[in-house]
Amino acid sequence: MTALTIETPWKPLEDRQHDRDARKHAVLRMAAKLFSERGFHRVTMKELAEHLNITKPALYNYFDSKSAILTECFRLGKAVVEADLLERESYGGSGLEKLRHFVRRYTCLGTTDYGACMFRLDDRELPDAERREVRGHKRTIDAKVRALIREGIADGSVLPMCDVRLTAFAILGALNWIAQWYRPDGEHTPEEIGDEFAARLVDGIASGKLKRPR
Amino acid sequence: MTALTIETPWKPLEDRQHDRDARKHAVLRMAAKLFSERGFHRVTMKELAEHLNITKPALYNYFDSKSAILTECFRLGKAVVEADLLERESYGGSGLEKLRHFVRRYTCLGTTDYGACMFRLDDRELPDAERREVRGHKRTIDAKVRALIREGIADGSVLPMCDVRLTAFAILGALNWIAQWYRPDGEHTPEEIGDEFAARLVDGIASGKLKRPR
Amino acid sequence: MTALTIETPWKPLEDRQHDRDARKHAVLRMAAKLFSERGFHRVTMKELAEHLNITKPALYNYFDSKSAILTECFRLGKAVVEADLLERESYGGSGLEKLRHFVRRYTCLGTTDYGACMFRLDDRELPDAERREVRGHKRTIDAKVRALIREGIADGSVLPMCDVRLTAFAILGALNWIAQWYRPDGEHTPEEIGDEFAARLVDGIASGKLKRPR
Amino acid sequence: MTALTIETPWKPLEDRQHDRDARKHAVLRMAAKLFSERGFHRVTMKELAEHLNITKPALYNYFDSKSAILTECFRLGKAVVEADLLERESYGGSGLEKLRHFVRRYTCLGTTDYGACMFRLDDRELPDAERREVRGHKRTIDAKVRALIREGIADGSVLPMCDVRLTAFAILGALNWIAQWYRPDGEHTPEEIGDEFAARLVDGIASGKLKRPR
DNA sequence: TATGAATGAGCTTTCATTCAT
DNA sequence: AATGAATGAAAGCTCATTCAT
Repeated sequence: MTALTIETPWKPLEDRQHDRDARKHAVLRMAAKLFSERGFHRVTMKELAEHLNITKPALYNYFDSKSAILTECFRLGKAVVEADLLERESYGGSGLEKLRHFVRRYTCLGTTDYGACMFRLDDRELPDAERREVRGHKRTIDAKVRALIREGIADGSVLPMCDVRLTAFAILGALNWIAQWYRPDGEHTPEEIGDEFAARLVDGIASGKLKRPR
Repeated sequence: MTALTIETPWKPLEDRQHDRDARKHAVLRMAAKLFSERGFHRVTMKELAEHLNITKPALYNYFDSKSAILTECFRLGKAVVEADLLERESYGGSGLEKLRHFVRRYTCLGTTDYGACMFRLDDRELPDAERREVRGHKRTIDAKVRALIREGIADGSVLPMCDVRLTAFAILGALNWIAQWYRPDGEHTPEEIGDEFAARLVDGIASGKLKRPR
Repeated sequence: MTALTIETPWKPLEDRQHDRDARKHAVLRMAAKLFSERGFHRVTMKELAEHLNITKPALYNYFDSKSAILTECFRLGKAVVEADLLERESYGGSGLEKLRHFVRRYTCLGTTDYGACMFRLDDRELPDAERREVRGHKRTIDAKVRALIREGIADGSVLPMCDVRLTAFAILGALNWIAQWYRPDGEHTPEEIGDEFAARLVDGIASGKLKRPR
Repeated sequence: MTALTIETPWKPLEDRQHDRDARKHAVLRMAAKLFSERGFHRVTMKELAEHLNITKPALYNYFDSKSAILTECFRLGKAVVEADLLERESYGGSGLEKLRHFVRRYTCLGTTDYGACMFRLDDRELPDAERREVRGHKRTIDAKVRALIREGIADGSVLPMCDVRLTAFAILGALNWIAQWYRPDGEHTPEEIGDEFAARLVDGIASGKLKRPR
């Protein structure tokens, strides 16, 4: 800092972009937390703003509407799921093993803010366009789980007599419910919950023909 | 009904009472349906009234407030659960069998209007007093399921290594989720769903030491 | 009551008229009490009806509207005042003595249900026609008090320098206020209050030229 | 203000605060006027807003509720009374003189918007917490007047035979009534009224042992 | 970019009154 | 004469969103 340097109030463009993104994510993190704790429609924009130490209209610099925030939260959760599914795909393994992996990972997701927000999100809160997006994703997840079960039946790792659709619902119901009761200060870590849920929900449909891990 | 009977314009008192009750229940049935389809806070009193072909304030002849309607719906669902739990208690059987019965019955409940309303009800919608009532009931159900699991472990019908609390959450999550996806015109009857869910959620924790039915 | 007498369900016409009047008065008494205790607009027709062990619409057999009940209460209070004023007129006495009498009697009126209702009545509650009636009466009272003061000044019983209008307001203000604080179980009887008020409000303007009673 | 001064578009912070306060007081002034003219419960938020050329919800930027507005009006009137009482306390003088002063000042208060609003305010309009505050203040005034009378009796300036409680009621009744009849365009100034009321209400209980002013 | 202020649309609830019986 | 039911009109209040600055 010499006499020659003059401080300019305008930061370089990329810095500003970075700041903006950082603030956007701060909003999203807080929103995800509040939405999943108190329910989307019970969280007012004022409340959200106050938790962030800004004012209500400032939020509209970053997002077009309240539901846009929710949709964005949802997209972040969704990205994690998709990355996971994709990653596992490349690993190989039987249908049963993939299913077990899915349950473990999905469980952990339900214990994060974005995950909980996604799981607890009632898509009826959203305007048409955004609702379609969310529904589409939910159907994808559904389809994925069913596909894994079918794969397991096909490769003999899963009991053939179980109803694919209902089994998928049972698994997803148990998983989605996690966000309702999980507390970070509870007696189990997310990983422990994942293991137990994998055991409860997946091992019960194992054919037993393939060796079980652990 | 002969020529001698004279029609009186005054309905007997019990008929009037009956009418009133009938109307009250019509309100409750419609409310349960709408609440579970569209979510409590998105259903306005105007909308509910219009579905019943009456005007908004007419609803207040039968109920004190919107949340009182929700609470009453909840109580009707709750009454069914409690009757069931009580009844089964008297039958005897191993913990596992009782649990299986519970899953089957609870599944059917989730496919009724009142049941769906109860399962999907977010108690944060309710004022304090009513919220306490609802929470109390939910805890009772939780406790009941855990008790059945423990009973099964004690009598040897349930695998001893499963975590009671997490297992109960898995079962209740799958059950509560039913109201989210069940459609009366779907491909399974409530009973079929009940059987499949009992198999998926309960048989997986059977010790195998006791004979399984079916 | 012999075998020959047959009870008819229709009472003689005058009896029915009497019954009707009795019921009307029961309504008025209760209304006056409630209106002055809790304020006209805070008393609902339902509440009034319940205090009388009848139903809301039954009230409309006796009165056209809520404000008609209030107006009628007012008329009953007014009748007492007018009878009093008239009666005293015929007795004679100085202006001061008449004024003293007025204060004593008006005080007692403020401790009755109809009186309190009249004193506390806010004529802005009433529809136009009825409001005019009430205002007219209030102006009459005002005028009467002023006339008595003037009479007293004329006959030398009242100090000549006091402002007629303001003195009348002071007296009526103190009197009307009674209904706000008087409780039947309080430490003074209406008569004691009347005497004290007569002393405080009237004796202060006595010229002293005429003998004071007591 | 020279050629060099450049107008800044940003008002200093204190100006903004000032604006807000000014608007708040505009609301209060208008509310006090309307409330005392037409009665609290007959003035709707819509009406108040329209008189101020804003919309209904805009009022909620400044006040939490309708009753909060009334309470605030009351507090402003109350502040004047308390300042007065305190001030006079320090002047000294006999009980009678203090009482005379109180009557004069309180009379003037009744002729202002806030004062009239305070005097005419029926505390039964208010929710519990606020009602308690208002009642507390009213009791304070009562107690003050009684204390002054007692002081006067003690120092010999007031006739000993007058009933303290009833005398206080008479004085306060006359004073509170002022707001019901006073019109700014009437024939007396507030000061004239104050003098007359002091004469009518206070001089009548003077013992005459101490020299009277005027 | 951020804010104070404002708004439109909508909510639940209340209540005097009417009507069919 | 009396009732249960219904209703129109309006109230207070909330909140996402916009706008001028």
